[in-house]
Amino acid sequence: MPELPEVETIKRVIEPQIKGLVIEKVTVRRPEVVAHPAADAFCSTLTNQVISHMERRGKFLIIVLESGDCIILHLRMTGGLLLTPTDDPEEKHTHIVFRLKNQAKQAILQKQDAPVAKGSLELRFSDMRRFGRFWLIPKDETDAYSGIHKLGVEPLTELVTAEYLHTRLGKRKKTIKECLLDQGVVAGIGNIYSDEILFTAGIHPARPAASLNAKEWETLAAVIPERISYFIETNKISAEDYLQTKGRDYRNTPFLQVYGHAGSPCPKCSQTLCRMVIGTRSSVYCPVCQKI
DNA sequence: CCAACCCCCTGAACGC
DNA sequence: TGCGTTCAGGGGGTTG
Repeated sequence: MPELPEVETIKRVIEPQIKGLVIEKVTVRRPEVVAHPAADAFCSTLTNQVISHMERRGKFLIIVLESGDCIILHLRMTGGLLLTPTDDPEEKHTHIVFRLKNQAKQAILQKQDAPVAKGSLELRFSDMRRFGRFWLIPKDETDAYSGIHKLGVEPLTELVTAEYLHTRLGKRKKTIKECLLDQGVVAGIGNIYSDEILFTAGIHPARPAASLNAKEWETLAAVIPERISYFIETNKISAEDYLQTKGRDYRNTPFLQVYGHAGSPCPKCSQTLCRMVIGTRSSVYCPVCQKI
């Protein structure tokens, strides 16, 4: 399901709620979801560790522990994270459950003689298609497993420049659309946002990357961060709404201009939007605004 | 290096 | 109604 804007949204919803919490217990129902190390080592190493903060790199999420150990996860197509009260019924296809407790808060409440803190929380990973993966990388150990080390530049940094794009892609015979999906060049762009970016840039998705001119590389370098941050903004959701919709419905598809709109009028020129398959991926574009 | 296939898995939508 | 096919926003691998 998620591309960079969705992963960032999940991070922004979950991170403030789990900071400082203690992992009381980890349950892995589908061992294959833990890519490294073995599931039992994954569980035992994480037990009693304190969550420091979260990070995002491309479409990866990283839960950093106070020990320096890192939980890395990739949601792939249908993975989702939900922070819920332990008593809430579980989502279907829940494969990993982290039971969390707020040690500090409970200690303070006890000192103040306040009512006992309510039941513990769980961070649950559900994934219908089971493509999502977890890695646990101990502090000081090199992560040669998850693939994060192969990622290209982050789209929201000044590293996305016309010069960078031209250097990395200027000689590729592949289509520009396939190049945008290459996580080793710019990290985090998936099928939806590559279509949206190319529409905004006015570049046909099937153009060979090598055919783009200097002005078009400039346009792309500007449009990539602009579109990505725009969609992060439109995906904004409160923690309450996120939980209520089970972490599923936060994506603001109404803001998409071309993806999913083949056959509808182009928002710029009203010409009918076309669909074509590029590198096995469905692609939507405007035949007038995006000339081949 | 590349293209062209294969795999992973479930469920929704569609055609007959 | 049922059954088969195709497709879905993510990756990785092998072969020639």
